Amino acid sequence: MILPADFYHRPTLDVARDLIGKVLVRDARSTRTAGVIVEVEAYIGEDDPACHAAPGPTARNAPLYGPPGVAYVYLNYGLHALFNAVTEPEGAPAAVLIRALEPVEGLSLMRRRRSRAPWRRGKPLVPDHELCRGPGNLTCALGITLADNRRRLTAPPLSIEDRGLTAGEIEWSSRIGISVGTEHAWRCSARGHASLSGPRTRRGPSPA
DNA sequence: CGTTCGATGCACT
DNA sequence: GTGCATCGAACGT
Repeated sequence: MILPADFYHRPTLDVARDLIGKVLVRDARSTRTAGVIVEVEAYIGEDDPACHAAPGPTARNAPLYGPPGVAYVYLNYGLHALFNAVTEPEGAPAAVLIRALEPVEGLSLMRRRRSRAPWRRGKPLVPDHELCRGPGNLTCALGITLADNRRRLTAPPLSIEDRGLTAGEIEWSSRIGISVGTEHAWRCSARGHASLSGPRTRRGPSPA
């Protein structure tokens, strides 16, 4: 079942927590890619210095002030489209950034898209658990672009579904990749998941 | 193991 | 002109 707009019409931290375990689905013509959301971050209001709404309304951040259940997609570092779901009532600028997915549909297409990135050309194939690890990587894998900005998330070709999956153990931590607003533990993730972004998780047995 | 840095485009000052 | 809600390779220790 596709999440209705009301799902997003709530406090952003609640939406962030509830998005863990939901499925982001990209449906274009004959191609379909999807992944289970395992890592998100909340960006809440003009008082949050890391939120794009911090400077007040501008041309870029307009979707944050709009109705909930809409995509806010912007270009970061000139290279990466980053995907957010707008939350809270209209007029309250806030969103949840999707940072990582566990790929579940269209893995070969994801791998093709990821391999086509300039810095990936001629490199070994991307392992499954890295296909959607990181906010820039998952938009690449799902083919989400700036053209999806302001798109409603309540119908194809871009939507988030509840498939009744159990989210596992949920963990809150500091948001990463930002220089301000790190005092808020507004990053929410499925603990220990292989697709989490950020510093590489320690592999193998820890020394006794 | 850790830190640095280039690629690359656009909104904002 | 400056600074990013990044990525991953290249370096230093």
